[in-house]
Amino acid sequence: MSHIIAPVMALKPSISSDIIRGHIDAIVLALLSKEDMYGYQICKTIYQKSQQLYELKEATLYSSLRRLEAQDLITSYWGDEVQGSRRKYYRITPQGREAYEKCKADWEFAKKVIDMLI
Amino acid sequence: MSHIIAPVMALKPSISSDIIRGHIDAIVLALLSKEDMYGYQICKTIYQKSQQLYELKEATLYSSLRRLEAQDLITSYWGDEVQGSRRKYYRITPQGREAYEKCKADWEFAKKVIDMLI
DNA sequence: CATAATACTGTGTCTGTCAAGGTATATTCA
DNA sequence: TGAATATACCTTGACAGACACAGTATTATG
Repeated sequence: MSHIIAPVMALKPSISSDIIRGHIDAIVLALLSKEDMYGYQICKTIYQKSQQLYELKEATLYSSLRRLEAQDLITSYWGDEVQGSRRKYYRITPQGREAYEKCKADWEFAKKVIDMLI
Repeated sequence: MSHIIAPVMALKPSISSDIIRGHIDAIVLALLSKEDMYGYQICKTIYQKSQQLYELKEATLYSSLRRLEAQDLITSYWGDEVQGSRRKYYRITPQGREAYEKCKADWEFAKKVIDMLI
């Protein structure tokens, strides 16, 4: 993870760990607010929904899920797969929905302020 | 520094360390691209320009300045104050200007992607 | 003359991201 | 058949940025 500002050579914009930081939980809550999902599925869905522009790393997702569950913003349960790998599903809680609304408001706010300054 | 999602009670949006992270250098470069400035002035200017919505902490600013100088994106020189506290001025370099353009592009890119996902 | 504002700096802590590694099952295809 | 790939989960440890806290020195204010 390099925090050094990329050299000018690299013209293609990118999403650094530092820029995405603080948005992972909101992104996960956003998906779970639509339907229950399992971890691997969350990663793949984010990749698709971002039009292949952003790939959430598995380690990052699982640490986010652990954090959200500890805060009671999501709960989890094992799926009943008869074949294939077992799947652990996550469901958003009512508090999770409220936190998600707060995250969205914070994002709109941050966008406004950063746009003022950049 | 709490990374816990704020309780719903706190309705007022806020800019967390994690959301601002990765934008500090860009904000500093933005100011210096207009004119040379000294540290304390940078802090105060950001506070004003953000309409009192964001206050850059001094420790954060100085670590950013050290980082930017180490990357040759800015240079510094002592002002010639005959009275008052000494002031250390910072000036953006040509590489700094290019890096700033990259930062802006990255920000526009990140905004787009996060909006897709949140 | 105490307090606040200006102006700079250093040290140490905290936290989220993620690289790297691991396990196990299912599918593909040469 | 068996090697490779995709699916699906998990852990550990390192790293770097933000910033709380502490400290120094000067000037203005009431």
